[in-house]
Amino acid sequence: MRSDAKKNYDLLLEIGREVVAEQGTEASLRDVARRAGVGIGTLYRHFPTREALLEAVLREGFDQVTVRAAELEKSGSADEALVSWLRDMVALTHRHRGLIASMTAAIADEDSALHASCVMLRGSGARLLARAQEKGRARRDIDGTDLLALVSALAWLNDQPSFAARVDHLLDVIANAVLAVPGRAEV
Amino acid sequence: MRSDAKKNYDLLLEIGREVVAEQGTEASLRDVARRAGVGIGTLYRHFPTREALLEAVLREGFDQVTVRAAELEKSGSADEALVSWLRDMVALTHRHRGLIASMTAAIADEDSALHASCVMLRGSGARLLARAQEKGRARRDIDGTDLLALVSALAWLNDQPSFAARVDHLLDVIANAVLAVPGRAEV
DNA sequence: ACCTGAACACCGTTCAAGT
DNA sequence: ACCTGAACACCGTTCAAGT
Repeated sequence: MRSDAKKNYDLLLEIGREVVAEQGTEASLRDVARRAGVGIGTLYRHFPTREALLEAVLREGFDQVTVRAAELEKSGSADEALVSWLRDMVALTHRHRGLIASMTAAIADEDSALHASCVMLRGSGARLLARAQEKGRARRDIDGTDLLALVSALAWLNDQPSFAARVDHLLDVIANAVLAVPGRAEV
Repeated sequence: MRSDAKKNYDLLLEIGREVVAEQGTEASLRDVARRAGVGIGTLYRHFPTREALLEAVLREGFDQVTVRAAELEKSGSADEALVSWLRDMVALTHRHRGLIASMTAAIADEDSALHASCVMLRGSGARLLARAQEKGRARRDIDGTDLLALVSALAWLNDQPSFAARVDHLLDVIANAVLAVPGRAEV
């Protein structure tokens, strides 16, 4: 990459971070280019799709959760680890309005620049769930996709001003549902 | 209302129904006017906001669920009634893509033409929940807003192609969580 | 009283022309 | 190799001018 191009790439990423933080994942791409003082075509050259820009903006956050999840897999308590992952996912998606909708769309679209990251995250959750199930700490009739659906639903609620305040409580309710197995006491 | 105006109103409502069914609640209003063969200003005259059009389109559906809920309040089993209401709400919102997002926004916006309907629906659910709680059939640490949040989350999952197939199952999981009270057997 | 559609201020996306 | 921005095809919304 030519050094002037590299400069534009870095600038667009920085401004992209800013604008997505303000306006969410449906932010105006024109606005990103405008604020970066760059032609709209330059933005499209470096980030051919909205998802490509989002992927670059969210790269670090995805990686952090993935690393955390790998640690959680080795932790002592399989059920606590699972609940921690739920909280991590809700916190991650809460950083940007609309992110959970973008991620949910990306799971169904193999061509999306966000697809691989979302599949990874689903895998992390699935492993934590499987471990909890093996240890008899989680109900066995749900799988990794169900778990992702539940955490996505909570993340979506977190995006809605009328429900955001309830999410902590509802996460407990849902965590209890996932962890409820016959013979286990109510938390 | 003049008879020519009445004609336009009815036509716009009919076409509105059609277009919202096809494109969801974020449908192009221009497209509605175009298909109705009417100036865009005429649409805005009869339906000053998108929500006003949606309210007219959804009026019947809202009323049906409200009537059903009133019947459910008198039914024998408080917990089964509550689960039936959850299913009714998910079915109602599933009829139009984006509807749950519109309704969730309307709950927070007193000026929305959808506000009153959404508050009514929340009230129906809250009464069914309260009854189940009084009979010791539902956990006591959630209220009507929590219940609406949970059913809205399920409705949102139903709007996502990657999760829609799981919603029946996840409704069971969540219903179990709501109905789970100490001393109650797993279903 | 009601209808019309141009006008305004935005989008996303592409691509010919420039450096 | 890269950048630019006009061009195209859309929006939502308002409002002066017409019937």
